[in-house]
Amino acid sequence: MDARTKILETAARLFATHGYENTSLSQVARDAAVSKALIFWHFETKENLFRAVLSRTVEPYSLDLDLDGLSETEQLKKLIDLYYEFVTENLYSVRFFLSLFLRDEAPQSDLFARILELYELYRGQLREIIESGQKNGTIAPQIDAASQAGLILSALNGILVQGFVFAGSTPSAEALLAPLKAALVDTLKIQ
Amino acid sequence: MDARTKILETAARLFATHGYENTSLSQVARDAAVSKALIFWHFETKENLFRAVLSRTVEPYSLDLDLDGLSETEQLKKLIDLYYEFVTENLYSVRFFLSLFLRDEAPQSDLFARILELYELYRGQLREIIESGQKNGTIAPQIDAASQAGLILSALNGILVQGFVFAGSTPSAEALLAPLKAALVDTLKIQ
DNA sequence: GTCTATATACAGATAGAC
DNA sequence: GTCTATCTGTATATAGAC
Repeated sequence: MDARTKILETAARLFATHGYENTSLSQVARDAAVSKALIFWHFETKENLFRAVLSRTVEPYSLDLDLDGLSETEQLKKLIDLYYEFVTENLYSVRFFLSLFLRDEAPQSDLFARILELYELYRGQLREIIESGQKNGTIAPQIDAASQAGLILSALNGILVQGFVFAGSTPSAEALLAPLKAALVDTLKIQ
Repeated sequence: MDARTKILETAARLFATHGYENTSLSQVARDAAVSKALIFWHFETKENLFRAVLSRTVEPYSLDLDLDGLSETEQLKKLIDLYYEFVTENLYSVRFFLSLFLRDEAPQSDLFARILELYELYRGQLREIIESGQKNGTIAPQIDAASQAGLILSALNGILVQGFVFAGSTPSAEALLAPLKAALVDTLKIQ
């Protein structure tokens, strides 16, 4: 692996673990086994390095769906599973981004706009599926699709955050997925 | 106000806004209009100051319930409202504590143990109410009380976190409370 | 209790050899 | 591209006057 990549990977790990301000370039240099000067040669400033790291981190973020042949409630459940998988597969970075948002350290940039956009896209999908089910009579019409989509997503986020914070003590995140589907998806069905 | 208190309040605000590492004692001294040396005279180290700040912050955290004369589902809804009120009233510190947990910056201390304890206490309450309702036949017996309590709490946390991150864009936190109660409490009732 | 002045360490960043 | 040596600022912390 070339030095530039080594720096990026090391910085990604340290930023995600300790945050931006709490990670020194001396530490990145030490862990990556290069000189500090080399970091500046490649990235010019610490902030540029940070942006490069974020860029690489977000790059694989995507949402591609294959919901063919499923009923609306099955589609919703599939989306819930996909979201859960996505977060667990990107645990460190999701956790990191969340902490950036919480501390208002998220720079206003295309990257963060893209993350929010992806999130909105996901919520929009949930909503459309519910509305589609209401049109063809498989989902109760009195439900407010936007609220229900927001609620499902909030519950999912809450489960994941709870997993971040209380690793072990509370019911595990995975164990709450089934009750989530039962309470927030199955109850939508028209019997 | 005496200088010590002034330092504590200033530090509390800065720590909560910028985090521990990102807040310098020079800045605390400047904002509190005292010398840096005075901070050290009162608190000896930066970390001690931090602990003192956390201590003062958590001190008013408590949970006192008055659920007399309410049905089980009404009790659950009341608890949801109380939790929501508690978090919104302590928005900055809750947000701060969450970011500490996310970054593994939470020192293992009585304070953090107390926060987790309070949280467990709340979840235990939800669970007991559900079990009580199952015993007297007002809540469906096939529900797993522990899971349902965890799910309600997760959904609540998710709603609040969503409020932290997306102030404005998504459905407001408050708007999701009613759907939450409808989906996770009212559906428990035996018709 | 509160201050000014200072010690010491380490941060981000640059200069210049190779 | 990569290094060593160094600059400059600022961090935590201390010494000692008042």
